[in-house]
Amino acid sequence: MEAVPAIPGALLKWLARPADVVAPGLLGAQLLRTTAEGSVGVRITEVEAYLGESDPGSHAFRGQTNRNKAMFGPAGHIYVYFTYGMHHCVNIVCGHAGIATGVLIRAGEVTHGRELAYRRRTSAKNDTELARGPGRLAQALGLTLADNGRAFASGALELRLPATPAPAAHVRSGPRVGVSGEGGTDSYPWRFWLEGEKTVSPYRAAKPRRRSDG
DNA sequence: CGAAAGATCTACT
DNA sequence: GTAGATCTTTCGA
Repeated sequence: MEAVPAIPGALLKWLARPADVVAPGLLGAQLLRTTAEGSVGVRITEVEAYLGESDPGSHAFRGQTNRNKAMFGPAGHIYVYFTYGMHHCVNIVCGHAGIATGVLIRAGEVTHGRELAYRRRTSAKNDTELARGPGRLAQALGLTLADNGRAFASGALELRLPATPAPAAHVRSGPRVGVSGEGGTDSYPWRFWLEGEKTVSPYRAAKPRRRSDG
């Protein structure tokens, strides 16, 4: 019986802060996912912070539900949710148990296991499209609802922080993508990305969707 | 039970 | 670059 490795203490401590503080530090970090199929790793280029129950853009805004309970857990885990009937999105849970703060990983550059990533992302025409966007990134890494609540505790899922933080001049911030009705929070720059990266998803203002009969 | 969902794909200009 | 269709889960009533 193998012992389950604990979440590295330094990483846990680093993550146990509000998401808007953690988020810019995740730029340039490596996220690695290993399954029986192999390993895929991405270098994170774009993130968004979600600040918890007081944040109207957060899934946690209306309190804890069965879906978002992973966000209410301790730092060092991922919160994976399914949306639009097709896509998975990955968040890194920050803060402390009971505080629903986390960072949505919006985009990255595939740096390891490119071949496997292409097999999972059959529609990708080039390396840039492998993990450009939160749904694509989750698919490239092979993360699904089955991985909701998974810890950075074993070789199956690892987070490696950059040796040196991204230089401030290289980090940009702005309003979040696809979050409508933010009210007074729309002026908060809770989206962070690395300037000049091809893998950063293009900004799209939140638009009301019409049903197909309309 | 009905409506909405942290987006992506494909087709067309 | 822009526009429209898409699917299943999840939540609240």
